[in-house]
Amino acid sequence: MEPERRREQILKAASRVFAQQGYHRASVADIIAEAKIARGTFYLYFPGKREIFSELVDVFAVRIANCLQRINLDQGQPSWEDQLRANTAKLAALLLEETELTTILYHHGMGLDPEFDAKIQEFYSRTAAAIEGALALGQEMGIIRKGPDLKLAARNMLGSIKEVFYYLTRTRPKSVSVEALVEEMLGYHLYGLAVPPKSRS
Amino acid sequence: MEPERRREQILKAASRVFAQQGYHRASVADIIAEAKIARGTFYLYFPGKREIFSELVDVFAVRIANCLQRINLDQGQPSWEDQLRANTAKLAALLLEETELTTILYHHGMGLDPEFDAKIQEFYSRTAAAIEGALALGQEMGIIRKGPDLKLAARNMLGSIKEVFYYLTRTRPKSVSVEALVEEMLGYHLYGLAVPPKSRS
Amino acid sequence: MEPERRREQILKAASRVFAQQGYHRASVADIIAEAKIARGTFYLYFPGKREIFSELVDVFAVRIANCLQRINLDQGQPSWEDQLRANTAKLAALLLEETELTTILYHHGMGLDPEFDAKIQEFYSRTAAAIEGALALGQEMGIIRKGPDLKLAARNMLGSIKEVFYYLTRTRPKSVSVEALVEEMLGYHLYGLAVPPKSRS
Amino acid sequence: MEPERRREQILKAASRVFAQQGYHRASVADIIAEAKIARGTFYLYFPGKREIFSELVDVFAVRIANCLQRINLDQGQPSWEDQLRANTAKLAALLLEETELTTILYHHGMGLDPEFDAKIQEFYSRTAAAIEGALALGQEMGIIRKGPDLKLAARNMLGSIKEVFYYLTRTRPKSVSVEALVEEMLGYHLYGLAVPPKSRS
DNA sequence: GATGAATGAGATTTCATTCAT
DNA sequence: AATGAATGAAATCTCATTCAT
Repeated sequence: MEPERRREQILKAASRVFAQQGYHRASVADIIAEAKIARGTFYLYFPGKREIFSELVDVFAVRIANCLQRINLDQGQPSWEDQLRANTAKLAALLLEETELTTILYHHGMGLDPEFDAKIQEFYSRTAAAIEGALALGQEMGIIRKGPDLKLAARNMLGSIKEVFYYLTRTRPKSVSVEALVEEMLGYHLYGLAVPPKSRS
Repeated sequence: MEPERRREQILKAASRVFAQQGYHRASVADIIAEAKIARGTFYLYFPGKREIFSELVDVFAVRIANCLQRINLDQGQPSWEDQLRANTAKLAALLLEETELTTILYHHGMGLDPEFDAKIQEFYSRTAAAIEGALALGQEMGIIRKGPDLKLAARNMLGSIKEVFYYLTRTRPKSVSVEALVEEMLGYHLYGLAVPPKSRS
Repeated sequence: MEPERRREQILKAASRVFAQQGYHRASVADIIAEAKIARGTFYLYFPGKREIFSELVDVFAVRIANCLQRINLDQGQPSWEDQLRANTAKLAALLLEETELTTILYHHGMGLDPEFDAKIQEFYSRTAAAIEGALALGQEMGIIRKGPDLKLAARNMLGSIKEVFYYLTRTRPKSVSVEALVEEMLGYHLYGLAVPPKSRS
Repeated sequence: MEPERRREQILKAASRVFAQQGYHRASVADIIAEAKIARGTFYLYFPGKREIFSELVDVFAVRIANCLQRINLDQGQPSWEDQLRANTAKLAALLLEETELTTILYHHGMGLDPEFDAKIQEFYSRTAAAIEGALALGQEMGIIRKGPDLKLAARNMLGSIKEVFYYLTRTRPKSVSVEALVEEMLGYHLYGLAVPPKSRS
């Protein structure tokens, strides 16, 4: 088999194994069994278990980051809301598509070694910072309230997203349309759960 | 030393070690070094590494569950909002106090073996269900909007809480008052981030 | 068993195994089989195969170096010849006693990794330098000829010693008395093989 | 490429690699990289790593043996001394020319497997026996002293030669003339290092 | 003739747990 | 109650060799 495809095959097998068992419970033996290759073949393509795991996570982190385009308020660009909606939709589509990788990143992504943990923390920190930046822009636009601590708000939003998509990934409701999900999420974070004050009276 | 206190000493040491290194990186050698006991002594008090970890998590899970009292709408009880506020405050106080256990539960709590993972999932599912129940009551009271999918809303809230407290645990801003934090969280989840419609016009 | 004795036991077993099979052919499995201990026990006492080998060689190198006392021409000391004879006798006694270590050092001591090889080369270089120094003193005393290149002479002598003792170690002629051997060696290096010119005529 | 030259190319590459790294540290990967051939090609020309190493050593051993012509006392032949000198000169020229092979034979030649080790021992034993034979002839001629044990003397000489040429190979003093070296060596072994008795008085 | 992807036996090392003292 | 030396199953990784193309 051509190296390129063999590499992909092994990565895919590893993705399945790690998603199911987590990093520590998974052994290289499991991966090569899943990929139906010999032990040595694995080490022909990857330096070791840690590295193939790291590659899966790194590549996926980049794909996620690519979903989250920096919001641009220049003229001729879509509105702040539409850009936010587009980002959310792309992210949702990716996470729901790649359920294995979502599981790996959210669930099994830590506890390897200090450097790797730091890398993941760093990824989430950058994501939180991006969210915070977007919210600050929203404040400038008069769309986002001035009250909330934006650092905390960004973590709130990040945590919600992590939990919700991990939850959806586990309970696989095939029926969920990405569009409806996006509206649900945006509605939650923008308007909260309370009945709006004006409607109450 | 009396058995009871020795047990506590070992649990505390294990808590420190697991919080710092995570389940897999932590070794029994680390725990006994931290507790300053001999190897055999450890096994006099606990059946093994898995079990002491499990005990730490289980006990903490119960303490968390105890923070979250079922909301009671009977006459003579505090209002729905006050009960929600009280629950949140108790939870916040606990999680900020027990930073090691918070780290362990949130960060290192998975990847041991299928049963243990299932137990943790179960804990979060029960917590999400409790939140969902509280929200349903809020809907009955006319406080919570009818629109949102409450299962998803509960997960949103759960994810936020996990992420925010883990974040606070790592970045330890001593200055944060529990009261302010509770208001921030409730404000986020009840009212969202958007400028309220009435204020916009 | 007390750690001290267990350590000695493992060192002795390793010495036998390395002498018989050489570093590369010997496996840790061989050593633990010889020592009749479990796999883990080995690693309780030594960091690994390389390190136990290194310790055997290092300790033996020190014992050898201790045989070769710097020659001292101060008054009241034995004569140059007697000091040389004493050094040679001590060395011969050690090498014939420790046949396993002699085999290891001479025969299997190289090819591990660059640093280890360098260490052994260094040991031999220091030994050659010591011999050279002794010969230079002999020249001052008028005992050693002025003609020969002393660096080369030292290597000649070093090579002879290595080969002869390795040879004796393999062919174990129990009958060889150390005294006779020392005289034979000194005779060789001091007077050579040729019939002395004066006797020829 | 014609098979014959390809074979030589691989042998030369292997010689460089083995000389530098020794048998065990050198991998087939190193050899094919040095020879710039594919992995499979190597196995078209040689049965394996052991065998190519063996061939290098065997061929070199024959070349060495060819330097050491049996000393012939028949009439019309050069004198015993001249034959000895000629043998030594040929050997010195060869060893100084083929520094890689000298290194391999002396330094990395053992520890493969029992048969190979035995073969090398055998080679040295035959060489020692040849030296012993030459010395015995020298005794008959009245040139060599009667005292020394000739077996030991042969080993002394053999060890000297091994060490000196290995030493010269490592420290590559380009200036050394073969002639001077031969005289130095013969002088050492025939006359030793001591000031001759007649000169002392 | 040449290639290089694939193989798998075998080596090292770790660490949770046991048990004699 | 406490100790800590001993255990061995299980995991990772290497590399000489094979073989389909």
